[in-house]
Order: sequence, then C-alpha cells, then structure tokens
Amino acid sequence: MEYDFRKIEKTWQQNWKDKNVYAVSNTSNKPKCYVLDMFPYPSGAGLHVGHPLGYIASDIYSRFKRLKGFNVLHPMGYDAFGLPAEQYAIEHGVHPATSTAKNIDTFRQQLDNIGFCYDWSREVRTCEPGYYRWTQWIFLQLFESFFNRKTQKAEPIAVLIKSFEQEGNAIHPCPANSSLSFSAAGWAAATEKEKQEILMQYRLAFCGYGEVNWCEALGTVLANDEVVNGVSERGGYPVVKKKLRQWYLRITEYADRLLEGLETIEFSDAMKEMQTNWIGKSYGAEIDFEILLPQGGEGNHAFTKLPSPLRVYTTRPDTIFGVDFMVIAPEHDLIEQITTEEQKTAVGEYITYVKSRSDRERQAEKRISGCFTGAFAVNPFNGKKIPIWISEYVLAGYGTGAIMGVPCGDERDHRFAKHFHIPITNIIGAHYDGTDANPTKEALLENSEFLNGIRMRDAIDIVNTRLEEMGIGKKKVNYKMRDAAFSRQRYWGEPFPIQWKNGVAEPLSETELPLLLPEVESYRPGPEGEGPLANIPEWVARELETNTMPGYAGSSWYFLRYMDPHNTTAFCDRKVSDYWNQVDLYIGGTEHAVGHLLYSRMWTKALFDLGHIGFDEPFRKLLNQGMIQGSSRFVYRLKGTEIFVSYELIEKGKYTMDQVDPIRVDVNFVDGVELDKAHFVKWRNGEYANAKFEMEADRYICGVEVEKMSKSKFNTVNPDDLVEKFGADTFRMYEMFLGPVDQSKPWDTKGIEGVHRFLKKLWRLFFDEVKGKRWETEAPTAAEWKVLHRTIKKIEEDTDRFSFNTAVSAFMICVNELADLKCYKRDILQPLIILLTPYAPHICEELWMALGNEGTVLDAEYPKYEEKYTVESSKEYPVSINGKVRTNINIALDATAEQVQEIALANELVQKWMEGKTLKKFIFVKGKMINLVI
RNA sequence: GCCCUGGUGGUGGAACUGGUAGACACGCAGGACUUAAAAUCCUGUUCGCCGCAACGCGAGUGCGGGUUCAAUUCCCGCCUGGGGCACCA
Repeated sequence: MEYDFRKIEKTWQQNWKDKNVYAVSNTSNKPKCYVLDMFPYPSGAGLHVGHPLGYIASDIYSRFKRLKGFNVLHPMGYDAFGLPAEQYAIEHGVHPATSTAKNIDTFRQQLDNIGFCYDWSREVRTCEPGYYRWTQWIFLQLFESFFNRKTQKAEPIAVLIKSFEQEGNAIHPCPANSSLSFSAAGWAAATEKEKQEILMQYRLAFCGYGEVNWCEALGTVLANDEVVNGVSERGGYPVVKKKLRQWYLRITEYADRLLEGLETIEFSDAMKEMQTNWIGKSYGAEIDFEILLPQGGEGNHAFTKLPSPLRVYTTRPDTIFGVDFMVIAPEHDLIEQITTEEQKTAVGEYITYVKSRSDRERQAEKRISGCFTGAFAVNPFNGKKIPIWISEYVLAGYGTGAIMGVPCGDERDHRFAKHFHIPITNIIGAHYDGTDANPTKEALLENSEFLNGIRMRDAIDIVNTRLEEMGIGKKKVNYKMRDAAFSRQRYWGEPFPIQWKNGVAEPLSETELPLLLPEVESYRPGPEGEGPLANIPEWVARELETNTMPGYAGSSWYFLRYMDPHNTTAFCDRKVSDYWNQVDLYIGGTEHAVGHLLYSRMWTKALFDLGHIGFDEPFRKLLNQGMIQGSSRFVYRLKGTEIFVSYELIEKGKYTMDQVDPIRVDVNFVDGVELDKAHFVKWRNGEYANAKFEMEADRYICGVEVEKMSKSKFNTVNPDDLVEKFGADTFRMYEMFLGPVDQSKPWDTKGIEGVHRFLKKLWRLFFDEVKGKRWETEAPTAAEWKVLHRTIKKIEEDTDRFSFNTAVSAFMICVNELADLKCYKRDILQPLIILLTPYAPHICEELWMALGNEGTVLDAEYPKYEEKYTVESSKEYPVSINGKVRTNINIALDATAEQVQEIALANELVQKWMEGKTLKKFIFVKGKMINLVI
C-alpha cells in the first residue's frame, strides 16, 4: 500500500468541508484562543510560496491549541480595497469589484489546496458594504470624539461642547493650535460655523490641509513610491508638493498611550523599538529668537527688528552658546518676510528646487544644499547675530520647522557649516576635534558665559529655567509622529459618511449607513486633484465628501469583525468581543511595523475609551514571519548574437560580464542552476527559438541573484505546483523546515524531497508497500517509549515557542529511530500521529482512521509527556584540558564534583594531556561538561 | 541619511540560559537490490596536515580586537546582505 497523497488530501479536504469541522462557536466552556493572520491584499498575481509561510505557522499553532483543549478562533479574510485594483481598472476598464472578486476566488482556491483550518463562515472582505458600513460607523465615532487630556482618553464631543459652554476652552487646550483660547462668552458669541471650525480642531477624525505629491500632467495625486527622482514613475512627469484638503486621524493624542501600551504586549524588542522611534518622543525646549533684517544694501550695519520671533525646537538648550547659524525648512512661513532683496533670487531658485524633491530624497542624500536668507537671529544671552539659512534637511512637519545649528555637537549641522564655510564655535573644548561633531552630553561647557564649567547634561535645565524667566522659551515634549493622513484622492476605498454644508462637515446619521460606493464611468481622477467621485454629478450635488478612506481603514479593526461577522446591528456584539477578547497570536510581516500595527492599536484604544470593547490593545502577542525572497536565474547572451554562454565560462574568465546581456529566465524550468534548454527555447512564444548554447559538459549553468519575489523577475514559485507534485503535507512541512519562521530567506525548492521522503518513511511504519498493514498491538519496549516521550517533549516545546523548523527535524529523528528499532507498535504510533497532526493534517487523519479510530484526529487528546520514560542515569561527559576537548568519560549523573574530579584525573588520556603538570582549577558543570585548567 | 535585522560546511539550517560547533535535511561520492530505471537501504562528506588505514595534530561560526577556565553566544570597532521610512498593502 503506497502513500497516495493526492487521494488522501482530496478525501480529507472534502471530509472537513462536509462535516464542517473548522466551524467555531462563540460559546464554549473551553478556554479561548484567538490565532490571527494578517489578511492578504488579493493581488492579481495570486499566492506565491512566500505568502503561506505565516499562514502555515498559524495553522500549526491553531491545530496545536485545539488539540490541547482550546476553543480556537482562526479566521481569514481579504483586505480588498486598494490601489492596484484601481490601476487595473484605469488600464483595462474592469470594475475593481469584479477584478477583486476574481482575485479572491483564486486566493481561496490556493489556500484550500494547502489544507488550512480556517472557519470560512467568518470570512470578511473590507470592500463589501456589510463590512465597510461599520468602517464608516467607527469613523463617525472618531469624528464625534475628542481626546480629553485630563482623563487621557477619547470622550464624546458633546462633553467638550458642554465644557466650552461653561468655561471656554480653559481645561481643554486645543491640540491643533496651542494658542487658541476663548471664554464661555466667547464660545456663546461664535457663529455656528465658527463653532464647528473650533470643534474640528479637537475631533479625533478631522479635516485640514496637507501636502501631497501632485502631478499636473497626470492630474492626480501620487503615492511616495510612485514618485522617483522628483518625477512620476509612470511617464516621468514633474511632481510638486500641493496643499489639499485632507482628512486626518489625531493619532498624536494617543502617542503616550501607544508608548505605554507597548509594555503590556508581547512584540519583539525590535518591533517595539521601531514603534517607539516612529512615535519619536523627545524632551526639549522651544526658544524664541529675535530676528534682525539688515537695512539697505551690503555693508550697511543698521538693522530692523521684526515683530515676530523665530521659534526653534531643540533637545539641547545647553548648547545655546554654540549656535553658529539657524536653519529653517523651505516651507517655513517666515521665509517671505525675512528674505532680503539681495537674496530673493537665490532663495526663490532654492525653493523651486526643493519642491521637486520627496521627503525621502531630502533625508537620504548626503548632498548638502541650502541658501542664506539675508536675515539674522539674535542670541538672547549674548546678543550675537546668527545668520538664518534655509535647508532641505530641516523638515517643516517636525518641531517648529526651524532649528538652531550647533556644528560642534551635531553631525548634520557640522557638515552644513563646513560646506558653507560658516565659522564653528567650540563649546566643548577637547571633546571636539575640528573634523567630526561630538553629540556628547558629558562635556564641561566652555565659551558659554554663565554656563562655563557646567556639565552639559546639567546645563539643560539651567538654560530652560532662564529662558522661562525671560519669557522666551519653554520646555516642550515633541513627537516625530504626525497625525495620520486619512484620505485618498482615489476611487476604490470607503466613502466618507460626510456631507459638506456651507463649508461645514456634517456626519450622515447611522441610519444612512452604509454610504455605498457609487458606480463611475471612469476611474480617472477628478478636477483639481480631487478623487474620481468628484466626477459624479449626483454625488457632488449631494455635497458628499469626494475623498475615500485609505487602505488601512478597513484593516484597522477587521480582527473584531471576525468575532461576529454577520451582525447587522453592531460592528461586533459586546458580549462576543468580551469572550474572544484580544488576539492571542498575531502573525504577519514586519513591513507593517509602523503602519497597520499602530493604526489598529489606536482604533482599539478609541473603541475601548468609548466603551465599545473591553480591551485597549488588540494583539497580545505578535510573531513576525520573515520574508521569502526570490532566487532569480540568469542566462547570458553574447551581445548581438543568439549564443548563450554558460555561467561557468564567465566564472572561469573565458567571457566577461561586459560581453554578455544577462537575461532573467523563469526559475521554474531551471533545475538548481541547470537550465532546461528544451523548455527555454519554447519559452515566450519562441523568442529564444534560435538559441545556441556554449557550455562545458553539456550542462548550461545559470547565474543566481537574490531579490524580491515578483512575477516580473520570473522568480516566483507557485505553491499549487508543489502541492500537486508532493502534496500539501509535504509542502507545509517543507516551508517550516526551511528555517526559523521569523527569518528572511530566499526560496529554494531543492530540499523538498527530503521532507517528502520523511512522510513516506512514516507511512511505511504503518503499511508495507507489498504486504499492507504493518502496525501491531504488542507492548512497546523501554527504548521505544523513550523515543516517543523525548519526541513529545521536544515537539510540545518547539511548537510553543514557534520553533517549527526544529520540530520538523525532531519528527524526522523520531521516525528514523523508530524505523531503526523496527517499531510498528500502535501505542507508540498513535500518539505520534496526534503530535504530527498540526504539521501534516491530511496524512494524520488517514493514519488515525487506519488505526481504527472514529472521527477527526483533531478531537483527540494531546499526548502527555512522562519523564519516567526518558530519565538517564549517566552522561558521556566531554573532558577539556585548558578549554580543548580531549576525551569523553561516562560518569553517573548523581556523582558529586569530588567524585567526578577523581574519575577525570584517573583517566589515562587526561593523564597524558596533563603532562605531569598540576591542576590549577577544576570546573564541573553538572550534566554538561568538565574542564581542567593546568 | 535614519531606524530595524541577518552573516555558521558545497546548500538550507542546528546548538533554547556562555559549556562537545555543524543536529536534521539537500547535494555530492561510493556501495547494495534491479536486465535496467524508479523507489528503498547502507557508508562517507567543515577545511588543512601526516598517513595504507586506524589514530592523531592544527585551524575554524563575516573581519579586527577585548572579557572569560570556556565565546556562534557577552562587549568595542569595521565590512556586508535584507526590510522599513508616513498616499503600495
């Protein structure tokens, strides 16, 4: 009887479906466990072998927990709104809903092939009205709330209005504008429109103006990655910054809670650090500097003082005597006022240059650029005049958009000063060597008047106090994080449930939800940078918002919908969310570190504050799967010919890389590095039909390069093909066997045979290929029990700590040992089958049935590890002399250190290595090793 | 540029808390079975040196230094692959 995996897998997948074995109930007396995958965006390319890595891990863990007696929620769905479907619609005229539904069908088929245990009755699709109705509803909750800094939580906007009516905004300072101040009378006197404008500055979801990448030629707003070197990726048209009305989420109000929350959840330290850096909390001070404008032409020493000061943000007020220049962002409001006649042209040119550059480019390049404004700031302590420059390395969005340049203490300031020949004041003496800035806080200050001799760390507070006394500065906590842009000028997203009446945003009532995404004639952008919805007369006539929500709207709360997916009266019943509570294990890639994972944490906190759910962190534990990279294969065509030379010939120097054109070939017809030439000449409709090959030993060897897995690089491997060839169980185990689940690695199919052989070998413990049934009911020997229980311990520990690759290897060791022992005993094999079920569910169901059991193996009881079967009485100790292992001695485990020393010193080989020298130190680690120092 | 992460045989990787480096698997080499192939099984496989072999010796976890009886593991400096950086999801 052979291992017929195709038949077995088909049978059991059908059986699971017919018997509905993966349906999960919202009520159970078992403990609950919620295991979640980051849901996929259903792209047209379908799944490649990288996608299932995390899904297989979560599937194993779900089945493992189920066997251990948990009620496991393990759902799947689709993040179905997004740009690619819209691009496809623009190019092919296919409605995004149509192409998305088609892509989802493909995904589903591919997922089913691998045998996952999802409860598909709970599937969600973010683009369906039944789902986005609640996305819109949650948006309205955010719109109708503000963040009360006193209570540190979201509260209804009605609370705020009441407070305004009673005492103005005295107890609720405006988060958007700290200088806004009004009394109860002032509030009462305001018009309705003015009131709404004030409230907008408090709302958690609010409308404001922000810069976008605007491409005039395409008439559309572009994403950062659609902009390359200041021009559009498609077409190469110029892109400039443009201010547009935008929706935002006031996530900055949650900055502290998002930081504190990290202490209560299990994310990797790296992930926590990334989020912490993204939030970027810094303690510093805002300092106002007077501005002087030179009068008349050059050489004139008269100055006019400007009424408004230059406000800078610094984390290092202690370095104030080291300020040699000021730098303001190219978007800074003061530029027009402070630029002198002489500098006008230069400043104008510089700003035009900067407008063409993305934030990324501005930060990434080492190139130093800048322009003097002609104006000066005044050091408040010694009256020194400090030139004010403009440079792109200062970003308008952070702090005040202006910094004080301290070249001896900051690397970027230092390069700037050197480049523009600005004299450098050294305030840290020997700590500054004249060639590199030194950001120390430990130096004793010099050239700093009243601060001389004071340690920098201590000077910070002294300066802050002085500045406060003088009324020109105050301590300020800053965050790098900005409010999250929440609108897109696109079609394929959730419409905002907002109407604009006389310039005031009015929410639709709950009964008007969902506000359906309308059909459009064209998916092209609307006028003036508006989205395609602005092209629909009826939409515009109803004064509905023409922006749509971004991709992360639907994904910020989907984990809640899985709990109660068909509820039509609430996004999720409170009783149900109380039962399932937090996601116990969340698996996905690190690429979502600062986007999705921060937004969903914020939404959860807001929903918690408003009393809709009972927990304020969505994911109790996060596991990041590594990225599976592609391993591309190249052939090399001699320039201007049809001759392809084998990579060996280039390696051996017969040809150089300059003589050939490297061409990517599909990895699916390259075996290892050897090209299937017959397949190659038929590839791409015979484009290479006339190919001639020059090679050694009749083998054409391809070159290899590791890059992202992508269709355009011909390096994708489709899981379907591997499942067809080796079976889903082999595929699942091989993906796990590749390496640690959290590590990135290039895909390589060549080891899959080993895993397949393992399953065949397992099968042969139960069935002889000729004689049939082999398993028997005889009682196992001590050696056999030992093999089983060692495996139980190892598998349980490894699965618990997500070390799936070592678990697979432990299964192999177990089966190898049982085969060597010729052990076909049911008492050993049956528990082994249960252990293996999470990893290879199909074959285990089949063997479970073969052993005479009823029902699914998932309802079996997980084997219990018993120590009595694995205890050892002695150990083969490695004995080192001066740290080098020289021999092994078998010693009883309960021997004392004295006994061990005696035995070791008596050993012949040890004697030889001692060379008669005396023992200086004897190190004995029980159960591990012995080391003799001589 | 900034932030994060990795680097161990021909290959993927193992070594969980500083304690025998290379488990398990691929590949390769040799052998058994077979008319042959597939499948299966057995043996060997980090590198260098001596040697018929056994045994043995030395080096070795990206590079250079340090701490320690002992370092793949901890510390400092460097090289290098990958991911992220706010409108891709």
